[in-house]
Amino acid sequence: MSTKRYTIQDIARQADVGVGTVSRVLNNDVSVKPTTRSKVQAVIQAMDYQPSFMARSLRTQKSNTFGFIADAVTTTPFAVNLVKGAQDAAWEHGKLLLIVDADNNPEMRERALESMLERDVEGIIYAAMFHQEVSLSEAFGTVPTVLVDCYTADNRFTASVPDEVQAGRDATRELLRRGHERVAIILNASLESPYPAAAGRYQGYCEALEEVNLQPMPELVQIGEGNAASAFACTLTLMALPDPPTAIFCCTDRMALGTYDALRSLNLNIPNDVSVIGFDNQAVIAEQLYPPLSTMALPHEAMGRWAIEQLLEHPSPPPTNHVFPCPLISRASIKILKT
Amino acid sequence: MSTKRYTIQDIARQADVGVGTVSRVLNNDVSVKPTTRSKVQAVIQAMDYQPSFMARSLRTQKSNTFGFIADAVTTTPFAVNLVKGAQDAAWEHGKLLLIVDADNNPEMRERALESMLERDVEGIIYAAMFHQEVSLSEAFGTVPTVLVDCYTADNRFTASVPDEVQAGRDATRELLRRGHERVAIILNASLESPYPAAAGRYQGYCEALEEVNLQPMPELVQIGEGNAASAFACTLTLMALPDPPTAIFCCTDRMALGTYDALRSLNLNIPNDVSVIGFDNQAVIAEQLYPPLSTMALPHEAMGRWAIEQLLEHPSPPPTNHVFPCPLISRASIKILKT
DNA sequence: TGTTATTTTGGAATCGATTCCAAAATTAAG
DNA sequence: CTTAATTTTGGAATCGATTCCAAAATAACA
Repeated sequence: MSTKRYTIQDIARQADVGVGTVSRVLNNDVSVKPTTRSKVQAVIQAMDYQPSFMARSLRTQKSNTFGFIADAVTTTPFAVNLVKGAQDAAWEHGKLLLIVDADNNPEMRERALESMLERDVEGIIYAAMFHQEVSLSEAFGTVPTVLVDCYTADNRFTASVPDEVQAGRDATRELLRRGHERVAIILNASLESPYPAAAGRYQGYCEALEEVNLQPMPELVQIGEGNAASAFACTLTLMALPDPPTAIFCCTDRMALGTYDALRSLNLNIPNDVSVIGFDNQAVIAEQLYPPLSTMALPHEAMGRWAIEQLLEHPSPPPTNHVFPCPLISRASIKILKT
Repeated sequence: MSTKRYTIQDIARQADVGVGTVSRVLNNDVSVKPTTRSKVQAVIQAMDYQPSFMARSLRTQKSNTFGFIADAVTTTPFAVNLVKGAQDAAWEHGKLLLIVDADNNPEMRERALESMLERDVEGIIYAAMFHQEVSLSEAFGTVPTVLVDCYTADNRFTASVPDEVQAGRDATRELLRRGHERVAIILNASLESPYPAAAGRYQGYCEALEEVNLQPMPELVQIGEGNAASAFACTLTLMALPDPPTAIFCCTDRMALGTYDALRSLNLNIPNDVSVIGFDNQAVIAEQLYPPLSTMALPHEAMGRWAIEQLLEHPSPPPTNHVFPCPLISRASIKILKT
């Protein structure tokens, strides 16, 4: 049904001016007389003319498009906010995003980059779906690139990552300032794992304890695997301690789910018998659990936005690592012993 | 650092042939002599030449790009598979996706469409994040459009939606064939709600019961609100019945979470005392709950793929509504009374 | 009013590919 | 060894915008 689209020539002819003038009107060039401007605009309106993006891009060498390469969104749906932040920021500046999920496949990743370069994207965002080190081919150096939720060993790109230490510290502080003294932590991976989350959060945990002159007790730190089942087991052993914790910091919301189950199986009430704090602010869990789970939120949306904004300030600044704070989302899973 | 990109002219000069010949090599035209072909290809290789997508699109009037307009992905993260299906299918055909989430804002939706038309997308996918009726402006008629997980009242587009009735039927059948006879259903909305899911699933439920000569018992059908809290309450009233159900069909996994909580609070074991089946196959819940939740999966990925495939078969066929079956994902929340 | 300075305009050249047509090269036929 | 038929090639025209430059129109000034 689509009636053939008009070109700038059609408009020029109809308005009885030159193509140059139409172009100037389109681009709000000041050097066009008000009367002709409105004449041209009238014609543009009347004919419902829309300039061809392709032609414009070819001539100006600007695609008004960014590439967004993501790895494995699917496995971590709560990270969609990453995409959302980037998309919204881009949209506000009249840019669109070419998005491809490379599914953690290095080859696909390279081909995605190629397709995007072919299309003259003005920049690339490479986003991991959880905080990790990544290694990117040389090809990524040929266009402004910013990393989200990840970094490379050589630090050649500007990157943004969540502040795991601060998050661990704040989560623990929250428990401490509510009057809890025996606070346990269930890590989502071993401290030697290649993922920075576990080690960072643990460090924050220790720092917060030290602030109030407490030592991290070995029996209170458990190593889980990020899933509910592992946390279930960890919680059981924690509560079997001679002097069990009154509060548990679970390093993922999924683990908090397991902890909830374990506590209930022991007929313990949350938060009256044991307080719990999670990590990720994964709506499906944190909001739906009973009682609703207090948790640390990952700054996904903020990092996505920031990445686009970096790209927009084109003249690539020296590669820096930006660290984003994780806010505490307070719900009902923490008992207030003192204020 | 990006060294200037070569043009087809550069290649032609270097290979000592005309631009036409280079173009023919690029497009695998048969009419080029093997010896010149390899000569040209060598130069292309050596200079790492990549044709400009913009120039090519302008000339051929083909953008190799589809638009994907989504509404409110954010609120329903498990629907990302919709995007994933579309993206993968597009990728396999050398196409890329321009994705924008219009956030349920009709104005933004229109502007997104405009931006996409400007860029000469070859088709548009409009995806709702849960099954619903939508209304789209006339502008959508100007380019091949296919709807995913939604439909318009006037049925002017080809659309794909999940088969709610089949899903409701299969979920209930599963419970029945395991030997359960008093099976309750907790709907995710009232039957009069504008969302087809509740009514469809309920109809399937009734059909399955009728197949084995059972009547739907009014006291066994509860109206929830899709969230855990409402299902918690519903479950309590179900179990307080003189003759409580031995199986509960929860129309969302989030509600199943509430049902789990309620049953545990009554010291009832799943699945030994009560069996539960969910809906959505939302990994965070279904896989992490204990015991893992049997549930109906929404065919998100399949619908996304299908949409792209429809678009690829360009000559738009008459608008049809395609209904996608929802598979049963069997886990451990159903007790087998008989086989 | 005649000059000069300034504002506004038209249109050719350009971006980098594809495509078409006529010319050149090659092959086949006589 | 011609001539005709066929294959291969070069390059101009084209897609639809922007941009630059010179020309035309207008304004300013004496």
